[in-house]
Order: sequence, then structure tokens, then C-alpha cells
Amino acid sequence: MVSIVYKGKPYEIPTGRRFQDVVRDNFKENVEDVIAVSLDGVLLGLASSVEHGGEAKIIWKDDPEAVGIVRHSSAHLMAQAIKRLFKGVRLAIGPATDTGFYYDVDLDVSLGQEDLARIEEEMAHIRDENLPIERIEMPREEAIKLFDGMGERYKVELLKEIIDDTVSLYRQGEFIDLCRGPHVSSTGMLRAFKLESLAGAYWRGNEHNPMLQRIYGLAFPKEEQLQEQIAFLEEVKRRDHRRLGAQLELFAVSEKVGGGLILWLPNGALLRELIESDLKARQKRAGYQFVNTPHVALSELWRTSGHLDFYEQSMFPAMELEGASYRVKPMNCPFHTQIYEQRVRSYRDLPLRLAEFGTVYRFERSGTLHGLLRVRGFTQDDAHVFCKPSDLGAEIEAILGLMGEIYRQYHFDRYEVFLSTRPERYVGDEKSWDMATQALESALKAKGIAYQIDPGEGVFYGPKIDVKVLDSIGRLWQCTTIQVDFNLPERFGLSYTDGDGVRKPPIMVHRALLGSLERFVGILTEHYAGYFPFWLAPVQALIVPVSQSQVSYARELASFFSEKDLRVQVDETDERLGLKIRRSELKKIPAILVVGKKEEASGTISLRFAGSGQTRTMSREQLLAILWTAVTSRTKELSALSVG
RNA sequence: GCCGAUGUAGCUCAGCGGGAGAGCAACUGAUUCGUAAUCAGUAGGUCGGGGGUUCAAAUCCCCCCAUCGGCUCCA
Repeated sequence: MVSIVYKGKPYEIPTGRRFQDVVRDNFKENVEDVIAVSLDGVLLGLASSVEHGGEAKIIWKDDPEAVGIVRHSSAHLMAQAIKRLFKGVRLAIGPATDTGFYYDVDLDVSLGQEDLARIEEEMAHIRDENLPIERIEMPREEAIKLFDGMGERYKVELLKEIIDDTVSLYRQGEFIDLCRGPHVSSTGMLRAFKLESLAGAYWRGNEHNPMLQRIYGLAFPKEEQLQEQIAFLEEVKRRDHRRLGAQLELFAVSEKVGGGLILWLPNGALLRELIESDLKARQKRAGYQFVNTPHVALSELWRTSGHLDFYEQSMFPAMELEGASYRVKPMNCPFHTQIYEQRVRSYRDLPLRLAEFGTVYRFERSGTLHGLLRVRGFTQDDAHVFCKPSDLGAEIEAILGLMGEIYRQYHFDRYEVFLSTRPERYVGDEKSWDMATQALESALKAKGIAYQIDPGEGVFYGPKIDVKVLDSIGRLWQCTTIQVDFNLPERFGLSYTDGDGVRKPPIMVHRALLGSLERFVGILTEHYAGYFPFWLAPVQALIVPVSQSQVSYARELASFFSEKDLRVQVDETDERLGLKIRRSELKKIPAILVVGKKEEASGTISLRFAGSGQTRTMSREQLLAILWTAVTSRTKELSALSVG
């Protein structure tokens, strides 16, 4: 007998009794809605037996702990369905994910989309069979024999690595799987699941191991949550920058040019130019000087910098010409060290902040390319700050400040900060690493920025701060990176003369605020779902005459606004108003300026806000004031501005 | 790079051994229009590229390229 406290009341329970019975008979709760029990904070399935006393809490469907259990049980449900449909399948692992689960299986035939539907159907059958899910404990050796007999070699491999003498298995109907649990108490409790996609995955994530077939599914305790997730995925699809990029004519990739190489179309190039000139202005104000450097350099430079030792697999191969060997640049830093070297530097020159929109090329495996987000050629908003050790903290703080300022104007209100420490392969001594790491950490603390440690994720030459912004639908995107480097200055023999007349090596801080401009435009497109704020919109306003007779009035207005540096076009096509508005809406032009007989007679304009469809009539001067406010204030929604 | 899928008109897609098609976009004409699709007509394709099987290939097979979903990788 042990004592279990539930809702403040103690119950005397015999050991060995299953929690299912305890919940039903002792606690008098409806087992149907119970996912699991938490005993002193440890999750136990209803199929587990009572071993010791403690404080019990029931995990209901709505509880946050329920979701992981449901997903894990859904993975078992799918595995069972697959075993029924495909003979000779060998199961690998089937964990829960952020939105559902997956199971890796080894199968002689390759699965197709139709199989997914069949498996899902079979899962529904098993659900309807409402099979009880039982927990079985047995000696490890016995379990090995059992799975070996079933031909489940991956399970055997896993079992052989378990240290415990006793292992737990879960059984539902004819299906049995090695599993720590907990699980829901019957297959009938799994109501909300949907198979998503098929993928290849290496056994244990190692590319030298056999490739298994992975089936992804969504699973939630409740149907509404599943529907919400499906809606979210549709929203993600709607915002896909590749789709919007084509629709809004921002960028293209051409098979004839090559994968991962971006062609910026006029609209995208304009967007990029706006972002660049804003960045340039802000950085100049912050004491940066802009430089330009070439796209290739002698291989020797990359030898000196250490890239050929640590980074070669990401670099394009060498070009041999006139007995010299050249490489296309994967980074800008070595060039900036050479700009530093153009003069004898004194402590009075520091900090020296060299910035460049430097286009770099990195070889990415073909399967990893993805729109603007993963490319082979991209432009970094790069800079290198050369400074004295005593300046380091202030420089990092200044960078963090500049970063926050820039994020705000793109309506990224929240971001997460990661501090990456020394990786396995690194250059330099541990003492420098510790100093650099500490400098980053204290700058974060001084700025009051919360951060997480990312152990071993630093760059080979130093620790770094990575910043990921949260977009408007809650996704994280890596943008800013700030890396401290004691190594490169040493490799290139950089120095400055200090106040005491001694030559000392400077510290170099590598930093990119937006990261890559390609990537950032991709992120922005998804963040804004293609509805760029007024100051960024490639075409800011489209003047639409109601009929051809207002074309000259429309042209007159167009030159009025163009002279005030607004990007305005006139739709002169001989179409109905409805169609012209529709086309403008599809292009996501923020302001539609409708002019008909009435407007022409009164010298006014009817402003229609894209998206919302609201309209408001006003004079050209009033409109100009609104539009200019939208530009200077970086307003997200034009309609949010009230008439001045 | 690996696993799977896809590649047909500018875009979205149907056709899957025997006439290369639809809608939208484009162009021409009619219409002169009041806030998300006016009507009619015209033109548009080496069916991703190459090789093979076949009397005959968009369709079947092989190789390559690109894209998509993953895996791995992402200093």
C-alpha cells in the first residue's frame, strides 16, 4: 500500500494497481478524457502501474503536457497501420515533433502520396477499434530476443545501447513497440491527426547510414487545434516568398544561370536599394566608413586567413591563371584586413569601422537551396570593427543598439539572442576565447538583453552572438551575427601603436546586421505577406482614372506626386474600374488613387487602401501629407494614418 | 550530396502510347465604365535537356539539369 494524494485528499493504493483503475475507481474521474497522470511531476500513462506514492495530478486533453503524449501515441498508431499494410517493414524511431510526429521506417518499396492516404485510412480503422494500449516491462535481454525474432534490427540496435536491465514496451492489439512512454490509454483517444509528407532521413541522422523513409504527421489532442495548424500551414504557403517573389516580380532564378543565384528584377532591386540606402545612412551616422573590395583574390590570401583550412568545402574551387591560383570570396573579412594595412595605425585611428555590402559566393549542396533564403551568391551587410580590447564592450553595445533600431523599423518587435561558444574545431588559444566570450556576454547584460547559450556553435575564429527575429506569424529567422575575432588580426599581422608606444594587435569584430540582403528580402516578404509598408513598396500609388476621360487629370496628379519623390504610376488601360482595382490589389500596391468625374471637378482624389478596401476623398495636398508621413515614419499600414 | 515527388504556353494546371489543350495574362477590336474579374476575336509550345525502346513518345526506359518536401550541412 502506498499513499497517493489527489486534489489534496490522500488515497491508499495497493502497489501494482494500474493508474487507469486508480483514476476511475479511486479518483472517480472520467478516464475517457484523461491523457496521463503526473506523479510528483513525472508523467505516467494510465497503463503504468503504481510503484510508489506521491502527489498526483491528472493530465487532461487541454493540459500542455497532453500534447506530447498524444503525438507520441499517434506515431505508434501510424507504425501499427504501416505494419498492417506493408509486410517486412522495419521500424526505426518515431518521436513527437513541434506539431505532430514522424516515424522512420525501412521498407523495400518506396512510399508515394497514395500510400499516405491508405495509411491514414488504416490509422482511422485502428482508432475506431479502440484498442487498449498496455505497458509491458521485461528484461532487456528478453526484449532483444523478441525484436530480433520480429526482424526489427533497428530496435535491437537501440536496445543494445540501453543501460537499464529492464525496458518498457507498449502493446496495442497485435502491435508492440519499444518505448519509454507514456502513452494514452487507448487508440480511440487519438482523434486529431493528419499525415503530412514523405521524406528521406538517414538512420540516426548520419549520412553514412542507410536512408530510411520518414513519414511526417500532424497530431493534436483536439480537432480544433489540428484545424488551426492546417490553417497556419496554409498561411505559411500564402506568404511563401518564392510565390510572392514571382507574383510581385521581385526576383527570379534561372535554370540557365544556375541554382542558388539570384536575378533581381526591377521591383526587387528597388526594394533592396531602399534597404541598402537606409542601412548606409544609419551606419554612416554610427561612424562606419564604406569600402568596396573585389570578388576574387589569390588563394594565398585564403590560406593566410585560415579559410582554406576551415572552410574549403564551402568555397568554389580554385581558378588557375598564369601560374597563380585565385578563389572567389566566401567572406569579406580578409579584404578588410588589407584595407586596415594600408596605413600604419595608431590607437587614435581606432575603432576603425569598415562596412561593405559585399557579395560573397559559397558552395551549398544542391539539395539545400531554397529561394532567397539559401543561395550560393549573396550580399552581406557586412562590417568589421577594428578596436582596442578596452573598446570591445562599447563597440558590441553600439552594434546591438543599431540592430534594435533597424529591427524596429521593419516591425520586428521581438527577437531571440543566442551566444555561441567555442566549437570543436577552432583556432587560437582558450584564454582569448574566454575573454571574447565574456566581452559578448557583458555587452548583452549591459544592454539588458536576455539570451541563451548555444554551446559549441561559435565560428572557428571566435565566439558570436546570433540574433533571430520573430516574424508576424511567430517564426524565427536568423539575421544579425556579431563575432569577436582575435585570430585574423594575428594571422595577418595587424597592429596599432598604442599610447605607450608599443605595437599591439587590434581586436576585430565581424558583424552583419541583416545578414544577407537576399535572405532579408525573403524574410521581409514573408513577414509582410507581400504587403510592404509604404516606404518600401516598389510602386507606392497607382492612379486609376474611372474612364479614359480622366487620363489627363491622372497624369497631372502623377507628375505632382513624382516631383515629390513618390513612386506613382497611372493605369491608362481602357478597362473597367473594377478590373483596374483588382490588378492593383494583386500587385499589393498600398495606395490606389481613383479619379473620376467628381474628383476631377472638385480637384480631389479618392484614396483606396489596399487590402482593406476603405476609401477616403481628399485634396492632393492632404494626400501628399499622409503619404509623406507614411514614408518618414515607416508606417506599416497606410490606413493607420489619420488625416492631418 | 542522399531519399521521394514534380517539370506541358508568361502564370496555374489538364492530357499519361496514335490529333498539344483549358483558364488567367498578352495582343486586336467593341464598350467609356465609380472601388477585387465587360464582351468578342487573335497569337502563343523542340511538352526541362540528352539518349534509348517503338511503325509511332508529352506519355514507357536510362542519364543529366532545375524546382519542391525532407535528411545531412549551414564557418
